[in-house]
Amino acid sequence: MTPPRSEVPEPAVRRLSLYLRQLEALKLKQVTTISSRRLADSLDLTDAQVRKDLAYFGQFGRPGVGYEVIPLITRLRQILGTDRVIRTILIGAGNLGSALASYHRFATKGFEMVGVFDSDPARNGEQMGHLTVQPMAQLNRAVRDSGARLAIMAVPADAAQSVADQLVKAGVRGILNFAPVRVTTPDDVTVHDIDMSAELEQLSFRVNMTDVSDNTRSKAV
Amino acid sequence: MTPPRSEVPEPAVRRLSLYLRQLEALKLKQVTTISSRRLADSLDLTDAQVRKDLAYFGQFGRPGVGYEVIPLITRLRQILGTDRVIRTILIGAGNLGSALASYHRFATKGFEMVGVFDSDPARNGEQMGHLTVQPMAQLNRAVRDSGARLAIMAVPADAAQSVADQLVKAGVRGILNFAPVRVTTPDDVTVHDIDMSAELEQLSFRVNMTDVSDNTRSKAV
DNA sequence: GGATGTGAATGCATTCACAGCA
DNA sequence: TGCTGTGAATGCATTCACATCC
Repeated sequence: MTPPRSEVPEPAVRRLSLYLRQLEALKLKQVTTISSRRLADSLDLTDAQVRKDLAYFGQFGRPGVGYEVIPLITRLRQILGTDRVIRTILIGAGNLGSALASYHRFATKGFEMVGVFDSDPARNGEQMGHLTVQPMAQLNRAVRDSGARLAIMAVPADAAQSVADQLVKAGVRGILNFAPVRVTTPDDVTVHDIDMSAELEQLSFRVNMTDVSDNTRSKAV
Repeated sequence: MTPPRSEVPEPAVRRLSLYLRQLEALKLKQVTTISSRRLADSLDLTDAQVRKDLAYFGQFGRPGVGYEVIPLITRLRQILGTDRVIRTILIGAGNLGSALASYHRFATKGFEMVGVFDSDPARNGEQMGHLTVQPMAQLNRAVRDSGARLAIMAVPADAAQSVADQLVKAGVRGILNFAPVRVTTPDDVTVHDIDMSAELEQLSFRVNMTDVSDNTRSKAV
């Protein structure tokens, strides 16, 4: 199932998550049906874009009516693969790691945290949510036993590649990487990077831009 | 200064942060000069892309030689606006918020955290790093006094719009939003979203895709 | 010889605009 | 009439390829 008709643009897939988020909000508000126009407006997109994105995956709108909220949610979850529980492990029990371990939203989105690991022996045994921090040596067995397919890496930059290698060896299929380095993996292991500092830099750039075009800022070196 | 010649593609600006990160690593390794080719290879990009991205902002390479690491770092920081300290406040002192408050890398990138705020009175007064959690009522004055131009929002989805409104009123120019909702702001206030669950969903999608094309997975509904 | 900077060509993603259906 | 689904047109970003310079 979930046969993307031809090739799906990557930005379209990214927007699927947005649609799903919005639809879940609509469901809570008891809205049963939504048009591409109104869905688009609420997300600052165009109606054509919404329709095209969804159409990559099939036809689930009704002309003259729109999209039914609940069936569309179901379908989007199927497409994203979150209609089943996705077991996920976390590497790195530092500040960020422990925040992520208790980020409840992951669970509501279909991700179940099944293990936390840290190379620092001082942290082994520590309790994090309902989980106990384990040493890296346990990684292989834990991944196999739990069937975890995704991992979140919240480790220092200089540890990231080595951790990624271990994750690959353990059989993980996707890595959400918070470390500010690119890691190399085989083609069948997907990595997504979240670089929080880089995001702040982008903001800084934009803020400067608007300042400059406003002529608000004098021309310093 | 920093006059982007004509219009700069947004993806190019995003890559600037990557280049800067890589160049800083090269500087530590005492590398003085780098070609677009080698910089590109280390980031999985093409040499032409690196050259074009940089060329949007001027000509700082030397034909036959490449780019000088240190001057290019300086220039990129100017472009991104992080050559000066950027004062930043944090809203939300929950799990994620406190992890961000102690995320040391922000400081090394030029961002100085100058205040932490939370609407929950129970958290006011709590110590977070070198800062004390303040009530939202202090926001206006704190932003004005500190000159903070950026804010990081680590608040629940249902609080996000209201917090954003307060930030705008206080004079913040850019918001890094971790809450899983779109917030509306005036045109001169930039918002960047980080939706961690959405990133996991993307991973999930990709992992399913590779599984499917491998015919590893049977066709369940 | 080795590398940059950049117009021209290509390749994608978005938007348009409309046929067709409820 | 209202709205979807989708080819065709447009608009951007990436890549090519080469003149230019160290």
